[in-house]
Amino acid sequence: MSISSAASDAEEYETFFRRTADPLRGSAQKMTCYASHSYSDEEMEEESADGGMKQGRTHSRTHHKDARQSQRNAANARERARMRVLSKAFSRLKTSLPWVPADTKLSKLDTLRLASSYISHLRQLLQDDRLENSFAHPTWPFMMAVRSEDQEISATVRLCGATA
DNA sequence: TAGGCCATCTGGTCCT
DNA sequence: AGGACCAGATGGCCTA
Repeated sequence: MSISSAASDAEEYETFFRRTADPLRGSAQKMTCYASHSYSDEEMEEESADGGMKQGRTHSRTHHKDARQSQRNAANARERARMRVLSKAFSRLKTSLPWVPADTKLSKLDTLRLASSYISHLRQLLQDDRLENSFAHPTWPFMMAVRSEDQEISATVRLCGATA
């Protein structure tokens, strides 16, 4: 997971949201009963209690109701998009874990835990490496830029070998 | 069938 | 005011 991939997540979110400007179009397979009653019981009661109200006021009320409903739907669509980005980020994080086969079923919590321990492991490797080489290294994140790709790969291979 | 996980909805809070 | 973020609630799916 890199800065650039994080940026692409944000982009993805932008494009997705533009695509789903129509709040109901974005809803995936999990549309539940919620959408049909987004008003509280009190509001419903209030709505039915004043049946003798003049037509104009009733009309403006229903208009207000519609406005709120569509605002809610839009918010729901944004939330879905946001969570989708989050899920994609999780699966990307999962694929960046070297000892996890692509088809492994891993929960978000597991992914987080494994990533955390992987980071600890890499940190340990870097620390050992620094002890071996007496010359000065710039500190992180600059250190990552100057490390050769070979070194990173060999570290990954060592890690895979150790844990597989 | 219970429990874990996930996607979604929703209302509240914070930020721009 | 509107959007982003968050946490709680809920229902569906899957597996032991």
